[in-house]
Amino acid sequence: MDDVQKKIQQWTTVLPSLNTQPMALTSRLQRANKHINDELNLTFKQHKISDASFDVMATLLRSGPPHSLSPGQLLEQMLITSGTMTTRIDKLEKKGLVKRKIKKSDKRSVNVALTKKGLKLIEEVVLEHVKRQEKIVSIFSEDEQLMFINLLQKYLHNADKKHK
Amino acid sequence: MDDVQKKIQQWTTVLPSLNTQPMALTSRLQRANKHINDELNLTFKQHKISDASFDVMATLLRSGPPHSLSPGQLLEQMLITSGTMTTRIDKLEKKGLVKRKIKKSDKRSVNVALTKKGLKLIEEVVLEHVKRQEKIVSIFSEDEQLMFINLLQKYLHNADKKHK
DNA sequence: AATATTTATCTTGATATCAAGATTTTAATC
DNA sequence: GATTAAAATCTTGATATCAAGATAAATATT
Repeated sequence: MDDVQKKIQQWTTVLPSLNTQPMALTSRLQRANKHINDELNLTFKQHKISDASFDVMATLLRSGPPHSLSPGQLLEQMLITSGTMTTRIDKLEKKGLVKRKIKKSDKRSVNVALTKKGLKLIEEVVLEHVKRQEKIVSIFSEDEQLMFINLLQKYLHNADKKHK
Repeated sequence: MDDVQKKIQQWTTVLPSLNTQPMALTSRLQRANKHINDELNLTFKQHKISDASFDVMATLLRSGPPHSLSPGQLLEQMLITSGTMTTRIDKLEKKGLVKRKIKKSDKRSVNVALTKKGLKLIEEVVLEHVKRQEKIVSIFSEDEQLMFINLLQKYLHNADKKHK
């Protein structure tokens, strides 16, 4: 019996009328998510970066050459506030992994670009990151993976609609 | 096309050799988890408590009368450090929702118990919380819910084994 | 052209968390 | 019984985040 099952049994004892099936799903999703994040963070730790730093650098890498986006463009692809973005860029800049440059065309805005050092690092980390992801999902058969992805897609599609 | 699909396409363009299926799963799991948490937090906000406070109070409630556990026992059921637990209890105590009492049998340890005010509040919030959970999972059919739970269970079971 | 509005980023103050170590009490060993 | 080790909780210092508002530049309106 897993931790979530224990929790559900406690609820059933104390409040038998409670519908615990939703919790069986959401609590396990939270647990699984935390476990996966912990696993993925191992790679980042090995390279002395945070998941936050990885996110920003990976976003720059996959945007293709010249690996340069504005804070606003980075924000679009990340579920964080603008203040957090500023802090993330500050930290990466201090480590020499990205470089800010004010846009000539619009002096309100800046380009955030990977430095050579940053590019080299993120190219390396991304490969290890994907390897670790592969290991994580490898406990599922191909069919299970597709089923899982479908369920998540269905949820996100529905969630998106509500939000817009 | 959802955000994750866009991200995957970018990777495929920049690094065609990358195996993006694991990311299709893990990234969506992260997104879905965040969305669910955001939804659940709406209930907590309405009652001016944090998810952290809810976790502690709900754990005390489902432990049954006298709704009293030590910080260590609370820790067992939560994936946080002892320092964080101290802060959580401090905050709840300041709001008069729980009360610390030093154990007579072991002066190192304390009992953390729901106050009357805390009990009344958490009994109310739990019901709304479950209602919201029901709404969240209601986009899935009964079969889909069971399938989803099975996949998550399989993952957690496997993760547990590795850890021990 | 002057003023108001919008946009892009950054700043500030507050909160939650962690890792590592300090403190106090209990249990184990000599 | 004195000393050492272990256990339970708390403290400290650092980091990451958010919400709300500040700042500066570009655009729209009059």
